[in-house]
Amino acid sequence: MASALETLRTAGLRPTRQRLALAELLFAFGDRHISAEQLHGEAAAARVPVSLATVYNTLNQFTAAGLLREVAIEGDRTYFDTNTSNHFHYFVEHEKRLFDIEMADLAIAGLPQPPKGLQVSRIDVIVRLKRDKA
Amino acid sequence: MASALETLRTAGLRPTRQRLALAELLFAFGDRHISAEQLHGEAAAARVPVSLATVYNTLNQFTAAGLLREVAIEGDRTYFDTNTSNHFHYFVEHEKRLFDIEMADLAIAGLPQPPKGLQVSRIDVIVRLKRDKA
DNA sequence: ATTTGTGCAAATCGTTTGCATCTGA
DNA sequence: TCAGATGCAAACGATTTGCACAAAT
Repeated sequence: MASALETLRTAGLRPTRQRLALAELLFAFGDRHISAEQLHGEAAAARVPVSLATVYNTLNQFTAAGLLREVAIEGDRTYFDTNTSNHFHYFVEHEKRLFDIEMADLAIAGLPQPPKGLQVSRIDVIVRLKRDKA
Repeated sequence: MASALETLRTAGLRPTRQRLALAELLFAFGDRHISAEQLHGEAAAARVPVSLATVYNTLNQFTAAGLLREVAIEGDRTYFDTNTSNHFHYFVEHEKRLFDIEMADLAIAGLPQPPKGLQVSRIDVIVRLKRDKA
């Protein structure tokens, strides 16, 4: 795993105090699914004063740079995923919790040819889970 | 296809003027993917004065009653789908346009057993399309 | 008559932006 | 130095809600 500093350099982003701190929080612990609000909270807890606006800006910049990926969950919050490789998600509806499905486990078959002039950019799969009634 | 009136009765919703009109617009033309704003516009065009708040309330009620389904597209707008059966979607990113993938075409294999205490509620698949570079 | 729905405007919530001030190269 | 970054507060757009009025049973 590259250091936060290298990661930022490679992405062409200036390694500022707050970007370094946020990168550290995001990438130090393996795959994470996090919202801006949560990350802002973590930064505060880590005694790194960052404004919420900067957290948003930073998350968007990281996403544009390919360091993060947005996850499409309907509703209010936007989730960012530190795992940018091809993989799918479970979403626990009553907890609003998101976690990975190992890509190897899952395959999609029979996808028709996309319409002329269009190509597949990405496939998002969200398996929504609810409490077992049993 | 049941009449808008029957549909509402079955769903246990009072068939008011505006609910009837909205149901008519939603279900008269086969499968649709529509936002609250759009529906509000159509109602206005059809000379049915409905407030935007009522459109939102109605869409949510219809969804709760199982007449509609929300489609998970990240970002601002929420889309409602009049097709509540199991099916997947294409999303044209640069046009923000949404359309169905015929369910028959697509299969998901190798889905692991969900964690204990949870069951699959629904599977959302969104195939994102972008302009062909060719 | 009672319950439920509607409209409006104000409130909320997540997110973005303008602008003056700082900071890294 | 000086482009680029940050912080704050104000702006924003989609959605929700409180409340007085109207309509359905």
